[in-house]
Amino acid sequence: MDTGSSHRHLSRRERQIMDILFRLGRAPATVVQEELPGTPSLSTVRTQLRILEKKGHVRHEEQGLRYVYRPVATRRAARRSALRHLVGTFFDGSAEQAVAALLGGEAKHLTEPELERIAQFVADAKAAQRDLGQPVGAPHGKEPDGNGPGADEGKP
Amino acid sequence: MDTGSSHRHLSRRERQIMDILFRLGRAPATVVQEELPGTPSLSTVRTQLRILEKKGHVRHEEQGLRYVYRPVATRRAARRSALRHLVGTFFDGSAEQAVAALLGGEAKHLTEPELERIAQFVADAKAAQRDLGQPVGAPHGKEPDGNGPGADEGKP
DNA sequence: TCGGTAATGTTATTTTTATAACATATCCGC
DNA sequence: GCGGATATGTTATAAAAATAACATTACCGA
Repeated sequence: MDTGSSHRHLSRRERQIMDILFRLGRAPATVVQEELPGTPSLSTVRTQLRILEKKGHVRHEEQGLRYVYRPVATRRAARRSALRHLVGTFFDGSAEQAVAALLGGEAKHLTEPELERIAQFVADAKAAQRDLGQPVGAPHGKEPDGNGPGADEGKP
Repeated sequence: MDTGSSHRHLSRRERQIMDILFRLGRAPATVVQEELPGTPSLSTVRTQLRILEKKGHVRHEEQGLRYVYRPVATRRAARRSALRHLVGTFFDGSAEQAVAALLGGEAKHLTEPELERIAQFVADAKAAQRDLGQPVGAPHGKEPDGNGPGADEGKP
């Protein structure tokens, strides 16, 4: 049941930091500091980032003088794991229930065009369901993929 | 941005325990112990439960001799908070993207009848969108609600 | 009722986490 | 090149969390 590398094993602060990095894609210590609740000192944040790096959860790249940190795991993988855990914990393992909750506005209300696109997703999923194994290609415009808002996977 | 009582402030073990309780609805310390990774002693688990209770996150009811613990927050509220956080962290705040990921099988593959019902949800949501403010009543059969798998809210 | 069993309550200890001071190095403008 | 600003590296300390031993209480059956 455990994906192995999940957030569940991280400490409180570590998770908070990882969440920030997954949200932003990548960030220097100063930004992480700003985003963290409780106003920890920069020194503190840097220490934690270094520990996270030693543990293999983040890595840094030197951008000019400063370090910019990013998660090691892809956003997609982390998302997948988080989604599974959430569905398992709060929706009895039922993705359907989770979708229903989202559509019901439990996270944020959906606009009409969004609903329109989702209807298309459903149609696609049905199609994929029918001819099992036959990939659907890319029938809809916007794959919810990528590795973060501004987070390029490779090097720029 | 912070709902206030979220899991984000809990320690690692505390979160693990809360997750178990949200998943199961309610459980005695022995069960929580079994579900926890790392085989902590029963004494340890009970101590943590008592701390969680003191902090107001869980409460217990005496069932005959033993204590059965359950979360104080409703499953719905916790779910909502978790969903928001997840969407914010991994989907750029877009519920649409989250739905797409679920439909795409990132959590678990959906069956055809499930997809059928979801299509209905979408239709309902669209309807609700059109006449804003006008509640849709309960057009579809299965509200993803309740307070847990076997967790009755009141007494059995 | 006496003793064993199965709870819970209390308290202590170890380990981990969170925090930050202090030292060192690098760039940049003057 | 010098001084300040801005980084990073190292190491220490305080606080919190995780763990569990030990004590106590309540039930239950022989």
